[in-house]
Amino acid sequence: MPELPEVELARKGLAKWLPRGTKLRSIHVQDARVVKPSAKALRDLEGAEVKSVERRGKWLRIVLRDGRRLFSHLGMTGEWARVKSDAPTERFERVRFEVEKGGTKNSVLYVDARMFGHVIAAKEDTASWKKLGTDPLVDGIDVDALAARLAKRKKAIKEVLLDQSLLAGVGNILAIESLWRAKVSPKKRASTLTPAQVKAIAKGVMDAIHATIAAQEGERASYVNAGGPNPFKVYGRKNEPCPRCKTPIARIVLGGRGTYFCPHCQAGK
DNA sequence: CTCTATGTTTAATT
DNA sequence: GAATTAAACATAGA
Repeated sequence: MPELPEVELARKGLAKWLPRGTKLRSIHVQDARVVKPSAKALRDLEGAEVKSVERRGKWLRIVLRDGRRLFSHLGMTGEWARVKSDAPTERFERVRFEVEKGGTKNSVLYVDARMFGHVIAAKEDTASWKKLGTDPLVDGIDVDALAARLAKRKKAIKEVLLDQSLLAGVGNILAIESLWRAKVSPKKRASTLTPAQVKAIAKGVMDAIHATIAAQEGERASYVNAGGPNPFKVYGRKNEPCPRCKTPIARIVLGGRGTYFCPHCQAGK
């Protein structure tokens, strides 16, 4: 469930389940492949107390009272869940934290089918965390700064938007939706964008984020291909009419990823 | 069986 | 050396 809006939803859940002062009583690693640097290093956090739960881009950071940290990246299919402490192991459960606050016990699970995600124990901020660029929700987007950085990039704007050191948290769907909102072709070279287009893209990113968060009403995140209706404007809508001009939506591959856009509204290159 | 999938890193090629 | 591209990771569902 992994772009900025979904990770933000995960942060809200964890913040509620792990309020300041929550103790990590025991940690059970079901599959060590998602744990770094090792299962033992993660278990060493047993007994620690939660101080805060934060998000930057697609990364989650749980800061503990003693200064140590727990990082989480959801990869493609990761999610966090809370269950009763005696609940049976779930199908794709990879790590289980038995937690306690004020005498109340619960289990907080990291669940991940494809296991592209990670749960990391660290003493300080990781390189991945420190490299992250501006987070649209945490920091807001400075249009002039964004324009200055895009001016140096020759690649297609859609590929550049996926660079986490630029705008942290923008993934394949957000990039696609933002460019449609901005009426900019995903193939357009970043350095050739006009100031007005950069401004439109910044607004498109913010609007797309808020639109997805607004669609999250319920507890479960919006998996496009997981039964529910597709909440997006053009993502996953090949050959469907563009919501603005009715031209059939096209699908191309950019940077190895499926890219949807309206050949009419987002004309040019 | 084939194709695609909300991500990131790394090896190979240009 | 820089930039671009493909592959790899592991699994599910259409």
